[in-house]
Amino acid sequence: MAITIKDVAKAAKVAPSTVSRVIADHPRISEDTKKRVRKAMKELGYHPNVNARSLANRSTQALGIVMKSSADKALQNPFFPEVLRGISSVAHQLDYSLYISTGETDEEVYEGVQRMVHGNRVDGIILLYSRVDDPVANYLLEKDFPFVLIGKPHGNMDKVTHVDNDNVSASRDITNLLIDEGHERIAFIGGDTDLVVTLDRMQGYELALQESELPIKEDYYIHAEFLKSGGREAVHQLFQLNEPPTGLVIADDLMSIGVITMLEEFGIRVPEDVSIVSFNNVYLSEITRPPLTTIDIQIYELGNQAAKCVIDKVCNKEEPAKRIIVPYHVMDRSSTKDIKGASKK
Amino acid sequence: MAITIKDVAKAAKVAPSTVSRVIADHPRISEDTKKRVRKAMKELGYHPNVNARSLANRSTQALGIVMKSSADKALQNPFFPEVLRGISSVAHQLDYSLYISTGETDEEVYEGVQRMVHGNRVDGIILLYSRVDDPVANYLLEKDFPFVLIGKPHGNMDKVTHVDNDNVSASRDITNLLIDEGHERIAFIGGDTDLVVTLDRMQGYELALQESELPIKEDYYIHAEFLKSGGREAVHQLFQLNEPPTGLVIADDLMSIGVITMLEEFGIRVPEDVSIVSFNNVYLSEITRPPLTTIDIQIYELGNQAAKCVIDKVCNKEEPAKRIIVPYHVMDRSSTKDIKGASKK
DNA sequence: ATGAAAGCGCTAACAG
DNA sequence: CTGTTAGCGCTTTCAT
Repeated sequence: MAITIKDVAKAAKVAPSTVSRVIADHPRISEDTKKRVRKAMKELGYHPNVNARSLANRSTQALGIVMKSSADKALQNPFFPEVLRGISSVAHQLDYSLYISTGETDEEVYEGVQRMVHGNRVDGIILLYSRVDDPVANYLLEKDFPFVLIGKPHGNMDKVTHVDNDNVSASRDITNLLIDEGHERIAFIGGDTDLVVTLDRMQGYELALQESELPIKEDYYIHAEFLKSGGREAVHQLFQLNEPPTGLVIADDLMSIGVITMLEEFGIRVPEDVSIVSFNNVYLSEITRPPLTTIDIQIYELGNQAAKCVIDKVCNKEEPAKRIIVPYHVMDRSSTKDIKGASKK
Repeated sequence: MAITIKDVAKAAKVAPSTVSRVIADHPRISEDTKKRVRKAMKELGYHPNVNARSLANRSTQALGIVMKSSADKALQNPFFPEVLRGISSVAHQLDYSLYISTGETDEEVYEGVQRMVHGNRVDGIILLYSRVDDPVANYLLEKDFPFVLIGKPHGNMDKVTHVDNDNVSASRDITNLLIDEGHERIAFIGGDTDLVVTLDRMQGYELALQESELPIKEDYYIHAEFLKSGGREAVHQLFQLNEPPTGLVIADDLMSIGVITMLEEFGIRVPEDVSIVSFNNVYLSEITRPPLTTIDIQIYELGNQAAKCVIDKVCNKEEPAKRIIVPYHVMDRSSTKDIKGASKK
C-alpha cells in the first residue's frame, strides 16, 4: 500500500486536512507547519493519488487528445507528433497530463471520446482534425464539454473554440506564387474531401485562379485516397490531357513526395517539367529532392495554442468561444520553376 | 452532478452493490435483475466514474506510453504513430486507455513517469525506446512496476520484458545484401549511440564485414546528430576519402532520405554511384526516389505485442519476464545496385 | 491557523 | 443471489 496523506499527517503531527492544505499551498497555513509537512512528505516519499483527488474535486488535470481513426494511412503523417509536441509543452508547464484516444474506426474513436467524457477521465479535449459533420464535435458541443478544435469547424463557427490557419488565404498565396512564375495550367491534388482543411485549400486555389482570370477546369482536380491504388492512375491521366498542367497545388507535403516519385516514373521531372507547391512544412520537406516549396503552418504553435485554449475553457466554463488564427509562412524552396523566362534561383 | 450508481440502484430497485456487480458481469446475479439494471443504466444514461472505480480498486485500466524527450527531432519519425496504432489496437480491445508522457527534456520525461506511477494514473507502462543506462527503466525496475520495453534492454536482460527485432541479425542480412552485390567498401551511418538499437545494428554490420573478411575501417562510421549542422560535412568527408564507400548501411529510413539528398547535391547518385540500405520500412520508404531497400521491422506488430505483454504483466504481477522477437523482412527495393556485373532489376 | 468529520462514486468483504 | 457496511485517498465545510 502506497503512502498516504495520513501517514504524512502522522509524521508531521498535524491533521490530514492540514496536509491537504499544504499541498494546495493554502494561504492560511503558517510557514512553519508548511515547512514541517513538506519535510515529512519528502522523507516519506509521498505522492498524491490523483484518482482520490479527482474524485474529491471532480477535476482530473488531464486533457484528452483525439485524432482521426488510424485506419487512415495519413496517420503516419508527421503532423501528429509535431502538434503533440506543441500540446505537451504547455500541458507539462501547467501540470496537465495527456490522454490519447485512438481507434481503428470512426466508431471506435467516438466510443473512446464518450468514455473520456463520461468516465471523467479528462477535463477537456483537443480535436486534432475538423471534418464535415463530425459526430464527435457535435457530441461534445451538445454535452457542453470543454473542447477545442484544431482546424476550422464545419458548422457552429462561433460556438466552438478553434485554432486554425487561414488556409484559404494560404492556398491563394501559394497558388499565386505559381501564377506569378508564369503558370497558367495549374491542377489541384487534394486529400480527403471530408476534411474542412481540404475544402479551404481548394477554395483558396480557386480564388487565386479566378483573380487571375485563369480557367478552372474539372479535369484539374484529383482527390482523396489517391495514394492508394488508383492514385497513380489518376495522376497519370492528368498528364495525358491535351493541356497537361505545368503547376500542381498539393494538399500536403507527404502527398507531394508521393506525387513527385510517380511523376518521375512517368518521365516528368520536378521542377523542370512541372512545378509543385504544397502545405505543412514538415521536417521532411526540407530534406527531399527537390526541397519543397510549401506553406509553413506552424504545427507546433497550433498545438500550443490549442492546449492553452482548452485549459482556459476548463478553468472557466464561461470562457467565450474563441478563434485563433496562427499565421503561416511561405517557404519558397526549389520545387517550382519560373516559366516566364528567367530560370529560378 | 452526473448520474451515479445509486441512482441506477434506486431506479432498478436494487442495492448499489448489485449494480456494481452487474457492471462487472458477476456470475452470481440472476439474468433477470441484470436485465433490469442494464435497462435502468440505459435509460438514465449512466456511465461509471473511472476515478471512483480506480480508487476503490487500485486499478486504472490505463497504460502509460513513454517516448524519448521530444527535443529530439527524431520524434517526427513516423515510427511513433505506427507503434501507437499497434498499441492502441489491443488497448482498445481490452478496454484500456492510453496515457502519454511527454517532455522536452529527459528530466521532464522522468518526472512524467514518476507522476504516472506514484499518482496511480496507469497500471503499466510501455517504453518506446531503449537507451543505455536509462534512468526511467531503472526506476521502474526498482519500483517493480509493470512495464515492457520496445527494443533490447541495455542491462538486466532477463529481468525486463521486452519486445524487439533481432537487430544484429537484420543488420547482418542487409549488409550481406550489399556484399552479395559485390560491395566491399561499406560505411555505416548510425543514429544516437545512446540507443541500444544503434549499437545492435552497428554490430550486425561489423559481423557481416568480418564474415566476409572485409576490413572494418574507422573512417567508415558516421554517427548521431548528423542531420543537424555538421552532418553534411561528415557525409561529404566520407566521399572525399581515398577509397570512398560504394555502399551505405544507414540506421533509419528517414536518415536515408536525408543522406540521399545530400549526396545528390555532391553529385553522387543513388543507386548508380552508391548503394543504400536502411531500416524500419516506414510508409515513406516506398514513395521516395529511389524506393528504399530496407528492413521491415513490423512496427505495428511491435506495438501490438508490447501492449499484450504489459497487460499480461498487469493482470499477473508474477508473470515472468519475457522476450519477444518480432521477425523482420528484407524489403529489396531499388536503392542498391549490383556492382559485380549484371546491373540490377 | 488548524482539527474533525462528511462525502466524492465505486468496490469488496461479510452477511444472510 | 442480493443487501449492508466499510473503506479507497483526498478535499472541504464547519467548528474551534
